Amino acid sequence: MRLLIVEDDEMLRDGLVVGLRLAGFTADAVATCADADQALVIGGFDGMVLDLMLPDGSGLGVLARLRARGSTLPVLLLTARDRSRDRVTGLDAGADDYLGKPFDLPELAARLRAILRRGEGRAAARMDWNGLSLDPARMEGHIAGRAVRFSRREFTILQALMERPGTILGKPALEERLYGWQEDVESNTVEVHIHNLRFKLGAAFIETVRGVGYRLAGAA
Amino acid sequence: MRLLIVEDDEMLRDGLVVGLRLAGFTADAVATCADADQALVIGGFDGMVLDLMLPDGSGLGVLARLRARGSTLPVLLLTARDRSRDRVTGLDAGADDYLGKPFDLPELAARLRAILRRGEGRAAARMDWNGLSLDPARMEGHIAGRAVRFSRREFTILQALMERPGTILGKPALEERLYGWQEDVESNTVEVHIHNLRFKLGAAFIETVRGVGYRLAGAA
DNA sequence: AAGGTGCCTTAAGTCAGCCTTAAGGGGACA
DNA sequence: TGTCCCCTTAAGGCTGACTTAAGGCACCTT
Repeated sequence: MRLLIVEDDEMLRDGLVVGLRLAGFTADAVATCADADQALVIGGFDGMVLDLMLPDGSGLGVLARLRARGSTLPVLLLTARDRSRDRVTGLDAGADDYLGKPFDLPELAARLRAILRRGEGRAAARMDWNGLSLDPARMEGHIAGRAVRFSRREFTILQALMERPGTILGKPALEERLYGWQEDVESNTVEVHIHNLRFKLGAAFIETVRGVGYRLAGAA
Repeated sequence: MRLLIVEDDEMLRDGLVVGLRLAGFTADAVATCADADQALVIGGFDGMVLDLMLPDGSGLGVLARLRARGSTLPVLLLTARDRSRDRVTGLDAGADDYLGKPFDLPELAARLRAILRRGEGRAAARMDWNGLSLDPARMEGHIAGRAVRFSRREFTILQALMERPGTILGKPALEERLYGWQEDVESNTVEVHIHNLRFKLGAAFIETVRGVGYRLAGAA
């Protein structure tokens, strides 16, 4: 699995290269949009990790040009923490996933494996649990033969839960996933979204672990 | 999540304790290197916030001694604003992150969550003893092919016992694990939780050492 | 440009379950 | 046999979660 890493911060770039190699990938790195474009034209990559803030422009440009050439190469965006707008824009521009900085290397590796699998067409991106089939690309799911649509926040929470069925995710962890790292939400947003998810999926689908967090029910 | 805060400035220390508790942590505080060393030997912490400038030496010494004992405890350094040299030294000495003073409390909390999560991934190990398999991520266990679920307090006590099978833990030690030290519980809470644990796991699983404490049975 | 629509957040009231407290009985060690 | 501990049980309190509703904001429509 050969990856192209596009990141201008030298320390972070080197860290990514080393870390992803340890995780079993082959990683090449460039620091600018221009170099990225050139590397992509030459090709041979199975996926790309793309920073948005680059010295000679936005990574979105690189992504747009790539897609304009008809490529379906799996792309994971690295976004600054407060720029949630960028994430939406990025997904619209054809990214397969995004991750806020700073991030956890194991999580990055896991997500990369996920989108790479998708690229291979080996396994659908679909996640299944307890009769719910989730389609990340369309941000919707099917349960009991009926299509269910989710809002962005709802979907983010549900996806986080479905990535590790049965494991407990605390409210802080879910908030971290919803917002970047340090936007403080002095409220019960997560509770409300959980409530709305239950309304759509059935009350028993998500289980509460009092004082700890939430998890998908049905784990033996 | 129980934190040790090492900070000599009283006002800042109290602020940290209160703020971090509001952020959902359990926080205990000391003011000197000597007290920090002692607290760390006793253990039971999930992370540490460590000031570098302390009345009886540098926090780096505390960190060095901690790592010398083989601990991988997540540590976040508080450094004076422009002492970037300290930061590098600190990271070399085995710190997981650093933050310059003055800092933003929400940011501190976010970074703590980050390094703590990293620590969890490291220690996501399942624990096994006498047929009980304990899964921290799910806060549940399996014994005799049957799933057993625990409340938060029950799980905390059981986990403490299973970290050192056969070792005797006194009631004060267990209470310390449940609450920080400083909060006082004038009661037999631990006894009640032990009782409930025995109900779930079988009476013989946890053994009473009269006048001393509890331990997992089956140890030589 | 104005209005509408949907989503997200905030806030307040209600509810449920865990945790604590307390009190009485039973077992171990001297 | 007496005295501590510890066990057991049950009741109340309190934290945390659920529910509902209203306001704000962005985006889309007209």
